[in-house]
Amino acid sequence: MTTTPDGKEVIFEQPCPIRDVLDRIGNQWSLLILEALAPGTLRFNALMREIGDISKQMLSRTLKQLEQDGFITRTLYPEVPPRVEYTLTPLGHSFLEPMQQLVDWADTHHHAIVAARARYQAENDQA
Amino acid sequence: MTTTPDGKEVIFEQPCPIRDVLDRIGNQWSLLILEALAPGTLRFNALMREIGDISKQMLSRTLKQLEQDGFITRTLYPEVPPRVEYTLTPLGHSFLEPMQQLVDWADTHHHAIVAARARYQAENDQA
DNA sequence: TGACATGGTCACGTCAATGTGACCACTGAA
DNA sequence: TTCAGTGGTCACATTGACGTGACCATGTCA
Repeated sequence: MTTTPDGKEVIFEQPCPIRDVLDRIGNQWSLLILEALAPGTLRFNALMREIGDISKQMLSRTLKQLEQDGFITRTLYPEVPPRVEYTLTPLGHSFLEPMQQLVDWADTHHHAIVAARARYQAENDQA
Repeated sequence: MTTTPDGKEVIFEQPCPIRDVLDRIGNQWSLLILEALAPGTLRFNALMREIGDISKQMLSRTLKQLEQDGFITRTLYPEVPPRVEYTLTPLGHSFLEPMQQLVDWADTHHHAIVAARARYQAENDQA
């Protein structure tokens, strides 16, 4: 992402698709939001309560990115007070499938990673 | 990661395994290095040439992290000039399997993401 | 004598990601 | 009248990721 001389934002296609995806999903909140939306539609403040320790700012920004990339849709009901609903798109749902494999792998092998770190540290402490 | 009063580094287990994994793999170089090592063992400078635009600094740092987490092993042969070989561990290999699913998903759906961005931008340009 | 290759480390600067708190427009309830 | 809730935005500070270039010890080759 960069800007043209007139100040508009231009989003360039990354050369490598997986980099593109990891850049979005690798951040602190995207995955949490997608998984919170997996069971169904939620409103802004409901998402905040669901996730717990996210600020309005970060929730708003991250939702905008996810909407931009087509993972979720944002629906504004012009009532008073306004109601805004966020829902996973089919693209968003389809993404969660391979992602779930990775989550499962992480759950399964997390102990091995922690053990490796402990071993590494033990080896380098004696020095 | 934080430090104890005596200055030693302590690596805490993340509460959420997938966060832990994404924090490591989400960075710019880890995945590239793992995939470069997938076919077999490589030496430091061979890795640099393979990846192309990585600096010594970042390669060294990232390799150290990956070794720490048990994804790769580092073998030093005390010859002159020294020879250092990096190899995927079974853990590293097993990680690449679910990761490959995600890479495939990214390849398949990348066009949809790019299209969604274009659509989003078009909708917000008229405003 | 000096250049070169190996596998790094160190000091430093930059930039994007993230967090904090204030503010906003609207309206129904107390 | 004032307070709370809804769904945000804005300005600011901090932190960590990342990049650049210098430097190092060793030995071999020219």
